[in-house]
Amino acid sequence: MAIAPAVPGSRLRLRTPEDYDLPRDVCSYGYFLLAPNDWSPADQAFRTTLDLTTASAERQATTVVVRQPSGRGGELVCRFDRMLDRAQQTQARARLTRMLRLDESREALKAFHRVDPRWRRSGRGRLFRSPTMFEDVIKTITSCNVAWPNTINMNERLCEVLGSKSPSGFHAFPSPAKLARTRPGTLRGRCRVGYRDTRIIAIAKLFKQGSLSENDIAAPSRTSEEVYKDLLALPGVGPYAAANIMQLLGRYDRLALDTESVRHGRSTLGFTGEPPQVLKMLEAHYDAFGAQRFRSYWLELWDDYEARRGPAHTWERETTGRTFTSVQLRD
DNA sequence: GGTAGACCTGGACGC
DNA sequence: GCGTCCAGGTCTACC
Repeated sequence: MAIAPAVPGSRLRLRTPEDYDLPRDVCSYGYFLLAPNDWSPADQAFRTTLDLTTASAERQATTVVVRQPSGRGGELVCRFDRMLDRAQQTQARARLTRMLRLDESREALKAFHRVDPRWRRSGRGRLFRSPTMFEDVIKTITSCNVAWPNTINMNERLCEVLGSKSPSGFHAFPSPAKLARTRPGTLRGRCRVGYRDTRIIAIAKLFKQGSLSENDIAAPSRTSEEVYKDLLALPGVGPYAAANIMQLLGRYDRLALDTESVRHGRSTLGFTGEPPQVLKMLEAHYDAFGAQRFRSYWLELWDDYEARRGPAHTWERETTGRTFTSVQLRD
């Protein structure tokens, strides 16, 4: 990909935790391969497009390229394709911090590595996510009941059809307001989301109205059980999706188990039996990792993908990025 | 509480 | 090129 923005604009510097490693920490969860995100293996740089609001309440899409010139622990240099005002700079910092998990300190990771020392040497533990909870929820819904290449297609189309365009010509992920006023037929016909159309619109309306927000649903005072129950009540969100959204919110005490998990249980852990039995074995197996169980499970699975396909920071979105899952490997 | 079938897309496969 | 089958998680109706 052409990673550099075609149009010059603002430049921001972001401080990182002392062990932060951009290639390792971006290429740690499949969403780094979903539009509007892109990773350049050649440049070891991350590009995305954000929808930011100016001080005068105007929405503008801007494409940003993030690099870590001095390597692990060094600051991130973010080049945008338009000049950002102060309000936009504040939003951009907050959104990049969320995506890249810059707010997860080295001490927080050490707590995980004490529970599961297998990842201490590599330093793994930060899992990439979206700039907003809304985008994480919609991306999770587009990953349900489909093969991974179809999830890639849905996110590309959502951005191309409904996302604002940056000066460089890339599209941001559509906002809750935009999706809330989109007709089901448009989502189904042009974005190819199928029966997810009305569920996506219903969730967009909840975010737009403010009746669903990350601050409220995931407040630190709330128990994981409370968060899980609230997520399960959302249209299109079942046990898998709710557990996955929880890990994206930074709560790792539930396993998001799907057919990939069953394959992993059989092929790597040697479990046998029908899927329900294998799922029970997986729950029992990862019980030992307590509040960190999802991360232990996920890094094991990710490690397996990388053993087969090479380090994720070498994957091209259009080739390995489409075919790294077990179902693709099996085929 | 457990189970069966519909939902929808895209890819594989057979003809 | 066309038709059929299948995988994938959620939801609803039914027992």
